[in-house]
Amino acid sequence: MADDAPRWRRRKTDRPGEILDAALSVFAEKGYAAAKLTEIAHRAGVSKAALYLYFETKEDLFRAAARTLVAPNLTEMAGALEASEAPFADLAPALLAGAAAVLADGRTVTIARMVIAESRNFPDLARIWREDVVEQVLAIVTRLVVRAQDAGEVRAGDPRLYAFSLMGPLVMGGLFHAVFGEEGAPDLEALAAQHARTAMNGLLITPQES
Amino acid sequence: MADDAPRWRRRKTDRPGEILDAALSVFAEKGYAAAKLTEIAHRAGVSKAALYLYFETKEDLFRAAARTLVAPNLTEMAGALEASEAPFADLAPALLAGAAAVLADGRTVTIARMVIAESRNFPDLARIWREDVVEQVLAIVTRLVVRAQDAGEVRAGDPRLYAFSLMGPLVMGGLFHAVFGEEGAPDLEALAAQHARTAMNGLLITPQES
DNA sequence: CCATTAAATGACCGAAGGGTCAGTTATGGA
DNA sequence: TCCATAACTGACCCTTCGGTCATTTAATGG
Repeated sequence: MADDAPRWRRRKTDRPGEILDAALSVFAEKGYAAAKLTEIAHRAGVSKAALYLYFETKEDLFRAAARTLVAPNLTEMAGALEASEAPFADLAPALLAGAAAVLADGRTVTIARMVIAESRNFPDLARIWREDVVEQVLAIVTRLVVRAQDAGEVRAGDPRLYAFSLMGPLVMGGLFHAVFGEEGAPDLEALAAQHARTAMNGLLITPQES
Repeated sequence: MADDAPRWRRRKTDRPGEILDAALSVFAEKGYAAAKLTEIAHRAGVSKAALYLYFETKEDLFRAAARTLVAPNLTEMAGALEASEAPFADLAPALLAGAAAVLADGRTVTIARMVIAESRNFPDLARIWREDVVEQVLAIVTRLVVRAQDAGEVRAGDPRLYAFSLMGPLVMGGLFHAVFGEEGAPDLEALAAQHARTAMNGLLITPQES
């Protein structure tokens, strides 16, 4: 039995990232309470005690992991949208389609669900997620609406409520997938497309058909 | 010390209901894992062991409690809506206003959040909630849309996706309240009213202003 | 009024899991 | 090459909490 391979390596710089990845996946799968430190350690390829070299407590680890998923490239998308000269009638459907694509891959929704689940026990986690993700998205949509109202494209009305009107159906659809699975769940792309038409044209068939 | 008052009473018929109430409030507050049987028993004015006279296990108690909030008078509301002869343009806003009122009191949303939180660990709880609540609501709205389409009031399109378009914003608004609190949260009645207008008339200002 | 029953209790058990620590071993520098 | 350091481990501790059981006591009815 040649055992020249060392039993473990010292990798001070890489460990924290690997541990955070492992923690994130376990937390997302099980929720906070049901996530066991032993399993996190196992997935990170490390002993449970090693976790405590990098993080104070389970709660600390949870916060750190949750922070890693915050708003990767949200601000740049905001800039692109704001810079675009396209009319609202083109921009909004594209925005919804993009949102559907993001929600469809499931990762974001899984995390959102975790935040929803733990928001009572970790209020500042909810605060962070809200400030860094939810309010960002709402702000983007709201500004878009305001601009379109100024340009005379969109009716008068509270622009923030309009943002809920636009995003709500997709949020509901994404949550449906995450919570109830695929059975009976709406196709998110189809939902985005039809809702975009609905939001633009309205549900009622007006005498003057488009 | 006159202790003529007995230390406890035998109240076989009332206990289960009181225990379920207590369980419901604790579960809603803390989530499944963080809810302690001791606290449930305490709130029910009973010892922990007494819980086991009426329920097999914590999980059993959880299911029973969750079942108590299921669709109290949902079917009768469905009947009333279905019976109404009013045009869709009047019915839908009333429906949204009613939904806003239900969501605003917070109780339903709190439980919904608990279901979202625990759906991974208790898949059949999610199933029950979906079948008994979510699908009921969606079915009501969907049938309403279909009828309106048949009457030539509403555009062609997938009626179930239309149901998401109609209810999604309110669901999102209700969740916002439950998860993030009141700060920045939309007023649900205002949201219902404006979204009803939006859904009926459309976001875009058509050349022929209403 | 007492005997019987079963509702209710308090003290206990055992498993699970977060957290700790003395000791082991990889590694970089002298 | 070897020493000092600190990254890492395995075994352990201890609290919490779901669940059980022998015992107590409120009610019922003969």
